Amino acid sequence: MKERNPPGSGLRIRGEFFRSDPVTCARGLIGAEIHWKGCGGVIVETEAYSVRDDPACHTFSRPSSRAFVAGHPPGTAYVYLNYGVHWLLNFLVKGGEEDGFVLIRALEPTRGLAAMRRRRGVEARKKLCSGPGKLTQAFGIDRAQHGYDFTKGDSLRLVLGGAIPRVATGPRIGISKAVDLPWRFVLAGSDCLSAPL
DNA sequence: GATGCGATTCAC
DNA sequence: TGAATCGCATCA
Repeated sequence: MKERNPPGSGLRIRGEFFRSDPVTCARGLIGAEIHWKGCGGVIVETEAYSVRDDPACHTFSRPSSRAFVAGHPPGTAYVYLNYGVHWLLNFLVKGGEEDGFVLIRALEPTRGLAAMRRRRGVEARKKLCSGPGKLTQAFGIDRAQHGYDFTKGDSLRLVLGGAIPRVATGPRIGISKAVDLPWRFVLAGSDCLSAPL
């Protein structure tokens, strides 16, 4: 495989990036890279969750989630346990037109494949990070990262020099409320998605 | 495609 | 104390 985009390359994503609104951030993160614990991956699937008028957002029914929004800067990781089994990674969006979260749903692995395979217990590259619970397991992300400000490090980067990612949009999946909002974003043609769009 | 798994938060 | 929950792996 061709070596590309080592850690530290590309444009660092700063806090201002997360000071707009969840939909803008979710779309804008497609094609960006996450580097963490020696592993790297291109974000190929995200979902937006809005504090305002979005029953599927944690803040809608969870006071602790609203307190988290109030008490942390934009770009902070919001990590929670789903179904008692899987850690899910979100980034806090606040201070702009609309507050909310971006859920990272799938990555295309680029670095640290051996460590990912070790943590995941599977070999196929396409299956290492093709789901929100899979990617946190592959990257070793859990409650220890809840509240960590990812814009303070080199972990989030926009890749320069490549083709502008073609982003497709569809309804969010895995939820029971507000299912009609087209707030799921994917890198068109990626074979590492959690499900077809 | 159906089913078992099982932590955390919040409401009752 | 109980209900609900923003998946995944393992079956068939």
